[in-house]
Amino acid sequence: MTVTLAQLRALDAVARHGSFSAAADALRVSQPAVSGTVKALEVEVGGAVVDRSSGGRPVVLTPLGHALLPHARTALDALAGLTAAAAEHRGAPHGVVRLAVVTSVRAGLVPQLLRRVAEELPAVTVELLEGDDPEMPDWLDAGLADVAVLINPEPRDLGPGAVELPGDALCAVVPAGHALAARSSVHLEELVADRLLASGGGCQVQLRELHRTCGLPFRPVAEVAGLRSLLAMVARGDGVAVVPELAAPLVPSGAHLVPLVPELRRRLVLTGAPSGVAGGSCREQHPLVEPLLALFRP
Amino acid sequence: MTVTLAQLRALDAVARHGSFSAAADALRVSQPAVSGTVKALEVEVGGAVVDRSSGGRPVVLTPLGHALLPHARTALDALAGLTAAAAEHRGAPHGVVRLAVVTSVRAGLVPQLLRRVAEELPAVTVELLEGDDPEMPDWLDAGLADVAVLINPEPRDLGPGAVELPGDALCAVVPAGHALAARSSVHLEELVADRLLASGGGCQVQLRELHRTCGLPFRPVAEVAGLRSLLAMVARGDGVAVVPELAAPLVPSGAHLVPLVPELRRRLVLTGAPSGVAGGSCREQHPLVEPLLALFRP
DNA sequence: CACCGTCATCAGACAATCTTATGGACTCTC
DNA sequence: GAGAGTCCATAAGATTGTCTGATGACGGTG
Repeated sequence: MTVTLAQLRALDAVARHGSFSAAADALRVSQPAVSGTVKALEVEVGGAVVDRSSGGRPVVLTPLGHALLPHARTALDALAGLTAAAAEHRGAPHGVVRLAVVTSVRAGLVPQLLRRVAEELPAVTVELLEGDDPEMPDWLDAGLADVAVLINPEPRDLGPGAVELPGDALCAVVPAGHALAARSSVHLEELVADRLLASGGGCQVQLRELHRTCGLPFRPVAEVAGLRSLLAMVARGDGVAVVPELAAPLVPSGAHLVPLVPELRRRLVLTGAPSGVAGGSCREQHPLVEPLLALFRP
Repeated sequence: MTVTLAQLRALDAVARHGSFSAAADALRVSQPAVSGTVKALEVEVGGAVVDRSSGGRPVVLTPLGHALLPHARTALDALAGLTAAAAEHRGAPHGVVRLAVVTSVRAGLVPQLLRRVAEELPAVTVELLEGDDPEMPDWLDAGLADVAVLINPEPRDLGPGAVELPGDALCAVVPAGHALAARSSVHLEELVADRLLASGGGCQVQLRELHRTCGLPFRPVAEVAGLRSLLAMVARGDGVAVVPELAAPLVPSGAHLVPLVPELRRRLVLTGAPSGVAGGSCREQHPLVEPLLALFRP
């Protein structure tokens, strides 16, 4: 009958994620729904919009799809602008806020956070910054980010009204065929017998600490920078590793996540920049920080 | 849940037409549908968008509504752009074509024409020009319009592939309380006994001709320029008149349309500019004219 | 004072869409 | 080269949402 918003969103999502399944996941609907919606759009415009015969994974848009995409995005942007204008008009918080997180939080927690923000603060746009844990407080201090999710933070790094988020635990990650893959839990001791790959990120210090308390030597065969690379190596059978529970969405098929004992939990705290004098200047807190924190306050 | 295209269209239509009923009519849905849709939008944005307590007829947008309207229009325009791009991509006709018509045709015929064009040629935008019948051929010749609906046209004014549209008949129009108002038909003879107001437009010549063939004197008490003014005068009780059947949508409450005998039909012909040398230059026919004519060819 | 036009509300019916479950096609791995 | 896994398409069922038609309340008008 006519082009619908759902069709526009589907087109955008498929173009953005390169697959129907991923698009469905992003849109929080089932894959057949995306299939049907895209098909409806193609009937509507009288031609194929995505090329399914791409062989390789990333589905690619047809020339027609590429011609249509900018229009679709314009419409969707206008819609977002409308809701933002509405929120602004009724005095609701609005604007852009920069959120700094580490990779694992980005993968396992941020999607839920963003969904919540989109629902409750529709006029707020969150800009994501991904970095390493140690530099988060510096980003806040320097004003490079407005809020951050800190891991096991020092009290002096917390801003006013900081919110404790549900913490996560460290997990073992082993190749799919590994003897430990089917286990419901793995003791650290069983892990050190294998080729242990150490992450270069923030959880290495915790892992080292865990070894010490267990009286085990911390002897990784390699140190890998980047959670994704680490997981890829495990999936390839290069060894085993310990990663945060939140990294679950990043684990490729070929690797399995197994709870680790003794359990070591990480505290996750959502906070703005610490108040007070910073570098000689007393900055104002970003106006969106408090509404954002309030959203996740228990 | 989220803002809908229907809501955007409703907002635009209400803003454009100044009433829920008119908007419903323009959108081809029932009035309660518009009511509900606008209400849904107001729930969505968290505030009223139209001011119902305006007392006077034209419903007015609230400040919130005015803030939202441009976004809504942007989204709708983008959508139109998308369908146009799609049509263009598959080689369908697209672009802008200027259509010249007289007031009555504009009111009684053009809406259907536009609806048909929007359905069949979604990438074609029709620009409307309203004028008097005698000047139509000149507009075509001068290139001020690309197509026109001519009334009882001379053969030399017709372009290639001109299409005969269903003609319309002249009708009497009388005040609501008039003795003839309830009649199923009125003879011209009964009309001349009353205060006859003559339109200044194209149908005056036909009316004069009709009088001659009936052997009746043509003695209007006034000559009114503009179909709308003429109808308003009749509604006010200033007299009776003869207008084309197509003017029906323009008849205000307070006046009634009654078929006239003897019936005098007008031929309506949709045509582009006559081909051949015009003013020394041999113009190309506008590329959209033929697709447009083809749409209405029997 | 009565009438007309406008918008809101209501109950019922229809239509559209989503979800779960399943099949076919392809690629990557062993 | 065979198997496994992934991806997209299809089918049937259920749910949700929206539209229509009728009716009521309000204000303006002759």
